[in-house]
Amino acid sequence: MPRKANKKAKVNKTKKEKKTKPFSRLRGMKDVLFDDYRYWELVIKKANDLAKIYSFKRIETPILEKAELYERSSGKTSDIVSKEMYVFIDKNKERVALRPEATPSLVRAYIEHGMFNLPQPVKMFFLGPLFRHEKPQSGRLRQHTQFDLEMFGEASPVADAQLISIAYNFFRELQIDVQIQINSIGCKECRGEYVKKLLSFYKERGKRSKLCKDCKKRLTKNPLRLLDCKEQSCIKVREGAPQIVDMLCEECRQHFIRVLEYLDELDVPYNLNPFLVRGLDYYTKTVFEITPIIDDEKEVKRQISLGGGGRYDDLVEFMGGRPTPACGFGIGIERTILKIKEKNIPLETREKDIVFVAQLGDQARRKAMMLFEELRRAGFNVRQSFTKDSLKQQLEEANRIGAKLCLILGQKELLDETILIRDMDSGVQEVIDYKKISSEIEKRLHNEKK
RNA sequence: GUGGCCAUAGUUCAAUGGUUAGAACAUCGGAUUGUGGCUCCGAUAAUCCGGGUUCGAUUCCCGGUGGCCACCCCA
Repeated sequence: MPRKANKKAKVNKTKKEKKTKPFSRLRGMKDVLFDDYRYWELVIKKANDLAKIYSFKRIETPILEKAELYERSSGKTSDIVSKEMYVFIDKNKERVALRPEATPSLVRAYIEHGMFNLPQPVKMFFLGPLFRHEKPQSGRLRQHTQFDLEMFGEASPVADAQLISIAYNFFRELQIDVQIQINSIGCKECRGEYVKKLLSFYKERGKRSKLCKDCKKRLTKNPLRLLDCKEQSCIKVREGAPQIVDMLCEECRQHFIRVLEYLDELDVPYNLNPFLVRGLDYYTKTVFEITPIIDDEKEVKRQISLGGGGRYDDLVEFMGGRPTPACGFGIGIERTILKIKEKNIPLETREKDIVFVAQLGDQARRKAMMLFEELRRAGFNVRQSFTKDSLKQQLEEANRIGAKLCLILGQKELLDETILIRDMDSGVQEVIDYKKISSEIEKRLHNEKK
């Protein structure tokens, strides 16, 4: 009986308070709000500048592609494709995917637009969102943004080294300390030899039983990935395993050595990591990852990578193009911003020389709106809030945005053909001739700079 | 995908099995109808969702959702 009464009360309550439920974002998706966007501008500017200097041209490709594109290029067994890709059937019953990485689309574009007819190498710059259905945490989103550079039609180790050096400079110039992890996984031929040897190593007595579940699968599906398993028991088994750098064919060995030599000369610090193999099928020869250098030793283990890439000499042909050597890398914008925030690197200070135009009364407002346009065209950094009626609110706004000067136009000034000019720092204001506005502003801004 | 911790105004944080869930910052209004910053006064604004235990749940329990962290993997 009392319970019933309670339920009734509850129903009434919910009826009374029933509001439309506010919508919320999808999990793992982030809005970039005003303050955050200042970091984006900083990072994107750096990306743009570097790309331009090194002659990479921007390209944009659709976010939606055939699912098969990624299955073929990145490999059906790769984690990105098998576990994380957003795949669905569209209205034409086509299997489509939200792009989980940039390279396959860029390879597709290179082939589809016959870019082998352009002067080689073709250097591309990509900046856009990628989608992976991961379990989100900080630095891991379901939609993230990558800055990608890819170079097609260049087999020289100079290309590898240059890309790595660009990536390195990107971070260094944003004042983020990073380290390059680098390895070579050889070409079809020498990797084939190596995998055979690796497998025979793992077939030695009792080793298989010590491996984790995933590694047992890797034995048949993707043996190279045995090398970078983080499972303790697997790491133990791995000791004494043959290393691929020792088994590279002459061409691959020379290539790798030269990449390292160039890096030495460019003063790019790197760390040879024989266990770095990366999770995508298409890599050949050079592979690398960029990780932050962390002061706190306890944290060393959980360093997330800020970027990665490598060479993929067989992919263009494999995807139906002419044989074309290529290499590239991607950098995570959100993770980069996270690092910048961690380091408390100060952002650029407030805008300079803001002139605020304030008005009182409708007549004055009309004239002020015209004045605003004139000043804007004359190149002044003007601001306004013409929707506000009270002068108090307008000055408040001027103060908030850090205006240097405020022009005040009211009925009185309208009749006298004058205007008030107020210095926002000192609070001193003067009546000046309306016709002399420009020169008076100029004078005051100029004085300030001295 | 697996495991751990968590969920209160816009934000950061309080409090409580029982009258009205409290503060700071932010926002809006006023003190000041033609003058911002400082001050004072006031207002708006929250217990994630669903179920259970209970006379009574925001508090305890279960489930969901979301967040953080670790792992897997990656940017």
